[in-house]
Amino acid sequence: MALHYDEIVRGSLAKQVADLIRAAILEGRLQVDERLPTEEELARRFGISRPTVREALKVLAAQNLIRSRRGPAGGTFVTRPDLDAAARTITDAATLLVGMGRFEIDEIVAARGQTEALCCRLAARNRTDEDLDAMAQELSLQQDETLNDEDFCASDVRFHRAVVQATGNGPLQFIMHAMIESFIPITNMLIYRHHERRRTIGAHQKIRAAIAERDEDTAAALMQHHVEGMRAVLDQALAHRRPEKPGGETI
Amino acid sequence: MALHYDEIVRGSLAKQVADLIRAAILEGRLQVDERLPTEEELARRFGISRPTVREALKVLAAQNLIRSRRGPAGGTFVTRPDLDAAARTITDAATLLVGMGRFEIDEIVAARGQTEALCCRLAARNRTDEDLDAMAQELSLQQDETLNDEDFCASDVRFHRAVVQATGNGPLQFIMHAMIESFIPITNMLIYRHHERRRTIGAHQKIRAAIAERDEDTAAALMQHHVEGMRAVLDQALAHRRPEKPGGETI
DNA sequence: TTTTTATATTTGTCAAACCTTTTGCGTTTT
DNA sequence: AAAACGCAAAAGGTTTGACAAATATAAAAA
Repeated sequence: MALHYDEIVRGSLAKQVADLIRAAILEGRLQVDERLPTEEELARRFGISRPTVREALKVLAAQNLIRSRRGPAGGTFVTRPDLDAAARTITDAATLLVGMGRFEIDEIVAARGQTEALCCRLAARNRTDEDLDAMAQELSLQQDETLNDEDFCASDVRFHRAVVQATGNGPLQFIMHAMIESFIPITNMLIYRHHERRRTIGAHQKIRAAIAERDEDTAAALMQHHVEGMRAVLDQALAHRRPEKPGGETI
Repeated sequence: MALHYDEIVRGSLAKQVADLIRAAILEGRLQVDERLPTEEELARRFGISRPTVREALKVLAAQNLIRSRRGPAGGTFVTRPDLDAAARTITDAATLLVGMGRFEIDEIVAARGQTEALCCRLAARNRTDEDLDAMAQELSLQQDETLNDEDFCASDVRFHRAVVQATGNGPLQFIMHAMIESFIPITNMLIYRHHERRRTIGAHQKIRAAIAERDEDTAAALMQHHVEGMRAVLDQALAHRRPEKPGGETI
């Protein structure tokens, strides 16, 4: 009687149901925007209770696979895969890893320098005038001396995103989203005094100019130098900052 | 009386609670492996019912932020950010987008060609002997003529991952994981007849040799050519394959 | 001392109801 | 006839209270 006792129960009922519905969506048995049965009906069909069904649906909703609305025309619907939502998901995952110190600063800087340099090359090839305008808009914003640090950093992020956007490559934009959104905030935490800003803006301007001229090599070299140039000042800044354990009221 | 009407209610109670706990974890107010109060206690503190608390916890569990165990020493614990779990998350998100046809084949091939070529450069710089061994192991596996298509594809994926691994860069490995795991299955769906296999193996061998010699340029060029060479055969294969709507029993 | 048993604790599940939002229809009013 | 209003039904959102299952710890028995 040496049968396999695994696979008989793969976890909680909610997990099993979530897996079943997820599989149905991924395999196309549930079309986009199709409406699932009501929670009560699902509970009846799976032979479980409604709270358990709801736990399963919450998991799927957290993965951006379904959405729910109330009312007679409401219900649970299969969500069209959304680039922004997916990007947010991976950004959150990456941000968590970075925030918890799973990566070395050197690694992050190197990865950003290399991948963004690559994006510069492709941007120089494929950029449109609109892409250049988007970069120019952030550059003019960054000129504003009265901008506070937070807004300056946000504009910096948008500039780097504009470069990625200019590549015109969806999959690349997708993964670079995680790179930029999750790694830049760490690198931008303490720097940006006034003369730092001037240097950053100068680098951005030269990068944009090279992309405008479709000069791949120059654009890539500039970007890599720009990103990796932040390492020294970053090391110095982080050395001063000992993260004390926050004692705020917890849950 | 022109006040802002947003922010009054940000969503369901479960979502609000999930956001609160998530913020507590991300801000470090809840340490890794720290135990949260029991579900009953959380319900009391937030002034909501236990099923609602459970819905919130399920969302966080789906995001790999917490885990739960039963029993006296059980409870809900903050999960240490896990590279594999995070990689699986972003791979799932990317796979969904690819599977739903949100990206063009050309885009995918171009993105893979460029990024993997970049990885080849870094691999040539930083590879260890263990990395070369890992590639060699897959190569010898791929020589086996009796290997079925599924196993051959799996080995192919592992070879590409070995190249990424050889870069020694954690953040890069993280995002390339999504690239390789989610995009390769699509590209590998219909090809790999015998003479295709020989060509693939030959390319792999040359790539590994170039990485072994620390010849960046050659390795990168070989990889890019290898990946982008699949475009023609892929276009042809996909032209024959009209995805009919599966009529299997739905939920 | 080792093994077994009991017990307390905590998550997992269930059942039945009530609340809130949304929609659509029917009525009333203009 | 058209617009405004109001009501009722449908569906998700929430509550209450209970029971089931797992599991670590302590107690009891061998």
